[in-house]
Amino acid sequence: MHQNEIIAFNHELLAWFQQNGRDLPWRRTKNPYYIWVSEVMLQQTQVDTVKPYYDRFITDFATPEALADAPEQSVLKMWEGLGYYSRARNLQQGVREVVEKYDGKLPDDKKKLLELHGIGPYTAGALLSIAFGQPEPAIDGNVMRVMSRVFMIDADIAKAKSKKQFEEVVGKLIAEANPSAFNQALMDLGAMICRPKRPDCPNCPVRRQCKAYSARVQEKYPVKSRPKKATVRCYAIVLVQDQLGRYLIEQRTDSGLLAGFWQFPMVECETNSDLLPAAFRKLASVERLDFHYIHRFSHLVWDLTLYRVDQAIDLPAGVARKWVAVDEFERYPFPVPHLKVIDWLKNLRMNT
DNA sequence: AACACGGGGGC
DNA sequence: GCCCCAGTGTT
Repeated sequence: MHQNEIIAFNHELLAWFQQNGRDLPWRRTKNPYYIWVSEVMLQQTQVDTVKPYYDRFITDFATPEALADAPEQSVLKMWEGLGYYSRARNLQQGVREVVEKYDGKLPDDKKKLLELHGIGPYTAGALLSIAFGQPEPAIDGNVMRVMSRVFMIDADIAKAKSKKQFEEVVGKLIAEANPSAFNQALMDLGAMICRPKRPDCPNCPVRRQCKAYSARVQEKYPVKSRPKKATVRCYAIVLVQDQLGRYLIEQRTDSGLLAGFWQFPMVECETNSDLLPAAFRKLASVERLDFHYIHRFSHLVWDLTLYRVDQAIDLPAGVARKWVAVDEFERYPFPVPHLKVIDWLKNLRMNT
């Protein structure tokens, strides 16, 4: 792209953004900590999903010190349902580092930002441009899609090494005068116009600079290889009550999938089998309940069936467990599939 | 470089 | 159903 085209691209993009850019809660603040929170929540998560979480989060954890001092469980509870919970743990760890090392003030230095836990190339670029006005690219899937079309870049955006190409082109394009608006304009363009399917090219402010549009091949971009298929795991979810009517729940380990979350005990079953789980076979009373739920993670599928048993079955040792009343579930972070179980239980109670 | 890591929404 | 999404940490 020639210099005059670069200037035109910037001009058209920023003019469009001024007219059509979204009014988002985290665009109404200059507080780098709030912008940081929003950027972490927005990783792999869409704007409309994030909004209510963001509002609650900055209300309850209004300062870096407040988040640093909070129990991890309360942070996970706040993040409950948003997914990718390591983001929440990493954010809190990063914030604790900022409180320790930088007196609670986010550094405006790329190297220092990248040293913080939970801040990678994207978030560092977003913070440097949006919070600190520095001309740094912030390359995400959105920006890669836009640039793959504008420049007809054939690199597979699913591959890590492809990002370098996109950094280079954005680095040449980025508006030195207003990098914050530039990066956010690209994000809005990607979300509103340059969508994955059926991009709205006739309304695109930079269609005249877009190679794919000129060649009418915009739907061929971006090039992205398919991820491998998710594996399926079958579980029995165990409902067991004590004499006070409380339910047994357990805490997942502090690493791996849904680390630190609470759940009803889960026993893995044979896949594609109607056989009762082996752990249940010697019990006097086992009732299969009218609750079956398929939960899809990106890399894994849970096939869940709910059972009520009359006594605690043999469960693995070394796991934290508690008897908890239905009214007290809200104190604990649960993964969504187990929130569905809680909903089911509450409906059951209402109808009986 | 590949993999692990959640959940919701669009069509 | 399948694909998408404002990525980072670990190995």
